[in-house]
Amino acid sequence: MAKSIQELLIEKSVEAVKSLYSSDIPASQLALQETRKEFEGQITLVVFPITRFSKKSPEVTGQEIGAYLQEQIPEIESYNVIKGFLNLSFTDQYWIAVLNGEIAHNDFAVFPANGKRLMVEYSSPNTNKPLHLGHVRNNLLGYSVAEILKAYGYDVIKANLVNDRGIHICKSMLAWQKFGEGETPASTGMKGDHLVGKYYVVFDKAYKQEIDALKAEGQTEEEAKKNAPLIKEAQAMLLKWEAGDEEVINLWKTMNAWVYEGFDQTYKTLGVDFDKFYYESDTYLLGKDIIQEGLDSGVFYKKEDNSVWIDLTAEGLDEKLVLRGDGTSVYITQDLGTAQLKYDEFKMDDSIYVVGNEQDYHFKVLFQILKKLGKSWADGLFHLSYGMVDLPTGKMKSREGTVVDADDLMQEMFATAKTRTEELGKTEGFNEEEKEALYNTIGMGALKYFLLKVDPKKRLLFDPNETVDFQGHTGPFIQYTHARIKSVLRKGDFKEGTAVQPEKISSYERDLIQALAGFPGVIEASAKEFSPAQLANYAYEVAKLYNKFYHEESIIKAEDETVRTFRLQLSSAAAKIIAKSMNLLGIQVPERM
RNA sequence: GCGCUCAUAGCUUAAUUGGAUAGAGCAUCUGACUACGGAUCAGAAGGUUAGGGGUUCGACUCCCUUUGAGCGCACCA
Repeated sequence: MAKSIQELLIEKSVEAVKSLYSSDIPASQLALQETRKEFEGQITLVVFPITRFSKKSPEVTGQEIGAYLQEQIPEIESYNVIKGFLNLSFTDQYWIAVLNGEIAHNDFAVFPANGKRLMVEYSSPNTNKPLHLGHVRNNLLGYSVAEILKAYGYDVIKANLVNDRGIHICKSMLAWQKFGEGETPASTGMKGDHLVGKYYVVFDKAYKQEIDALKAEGQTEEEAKKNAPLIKEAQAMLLKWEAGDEEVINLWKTMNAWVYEGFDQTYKTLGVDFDKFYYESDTYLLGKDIIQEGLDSGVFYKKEDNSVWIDLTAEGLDEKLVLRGDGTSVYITQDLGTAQLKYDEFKMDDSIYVVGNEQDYHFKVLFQILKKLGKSWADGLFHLSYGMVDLPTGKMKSREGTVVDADDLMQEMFATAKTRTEELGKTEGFNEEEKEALYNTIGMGALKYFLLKVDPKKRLLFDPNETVDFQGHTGPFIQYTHARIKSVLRKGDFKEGTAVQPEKISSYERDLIQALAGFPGVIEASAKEFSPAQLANYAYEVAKLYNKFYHEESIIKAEDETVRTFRLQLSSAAAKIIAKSMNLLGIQVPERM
């Protein structure tokens, strides 16, 4: 990509300080920002940092730098200084050139491959119940971050570590065996993951009854929880599973297959995908090599009972167990092993774990251990921590049935989109199939935008009764703007590649061009922060500016042919950038709606 | 008890990483469809950025403190 005007301004400002005050100011101290609407100009240089070198008032310094810049950069038409802010105005010709040149250029916002490989691990479901709203946030975040990093030039691998074994899986299996009466997805018409999830709830109910019965016999809560026959059976089943018992393994395979079929469908509707699946049933024994490695190098130590520990108190963390006394793994042992496995397989420079913030401490410890073990790749590990999704009634609990199911939620969104669209009478000219596709596009657009526009680390309040909006700062607003632009382009009979140079442009056109020109910077910022929120808010800003422009300026009806073509050209660029932004968020934009 | 995170208009949120008068949307009120698409636009009202102190040219942002909320502190995953 060509050198941006921002880079040029910084460079020339450094030069100005050198020439006027014979001092070297580090470029990092200079800050540019968009000029606020109420002032004249488009780009503003903050002059306060320079006053240290000029030894003059902010106003005088601003004037002097402004004069220098105007002399050096012909595109600057005028400048003004207000309270230490140097506002620069660029000529119309400059902005027209930006649209015709940079933005129209094929390389615009296309980042070259940076030669780095990166893994994004996300989704990571348990196979004992269907996906819920929390998973939806995780999936959308992971997918979008992966797409943004891809666009930024990384070679990205999307990974999914499936938690397919353990006591919770046995609970579903046992309940199905005892109470299932041979039900299958085919026999019941239920989605496989929902069927298995149903038996997870069945187990929990029966288990609770047993606990109550034991408590009535005088046992304490804790004793009852341990002694209930069902939990003992489940534990026995887990042991059998680990021993490779054929019957248990077959049941496990059958029920997991049901779940995967269900997940595939949900993932497809969500529009997310993966390049690599890891299964915990394959990886749960990993990590012991690393334990030995750490013992040899003295990073770990053994206690009398043979358990292995690491002391992280110097790093402000705790002493942490990494292997049980009987030589079996704990959670972190597996994660150490899996991290090594992933690296051995892909040799990636960076690795992002999209996992909820309740595991912040776990990942701090995990990364710290890998650093202490001297893994060269440990510095590239990052935990993309996101806040829980809460309901107005409080936290979601799958065992208590207070979750918002992912499939149900998406169906509701489609239904709302349908109702809304029909109310507005927008279905003309669509056949049934197109209508369905449109409702899905709009419904998912609303849901995805709603979840992605907020900072990942913030916890999210989701009220299922107040269905996600379709007006204002929403996905459908942006989708609508795109559809409208496309309509204008069709009616205006615009051909891609046409470019004209009008004499002058309106402030609406200038604002829009300036916003479009900022697109590469937004991708870069989103990629560096691992946060789609900035990109989401940007897409909204552009759509909003286009709507203002649309209402204030005649496009197709413009009498001057040059002006008309220029406005169509600007519309086309806006549509492309909106579409690209939304695609990086995993949101489709319709041609018509 | 210890640790981590968060607190912005009635609600949902933004603020270019320390910059100008804290910006949007929803809801409320007012106005604009014989129109290139009204799922839109223009306007009004709504803020002591949880409270207090500090750092400096300048603080929603950094430091200290109080309050409130969430999460974590398993030889569970």
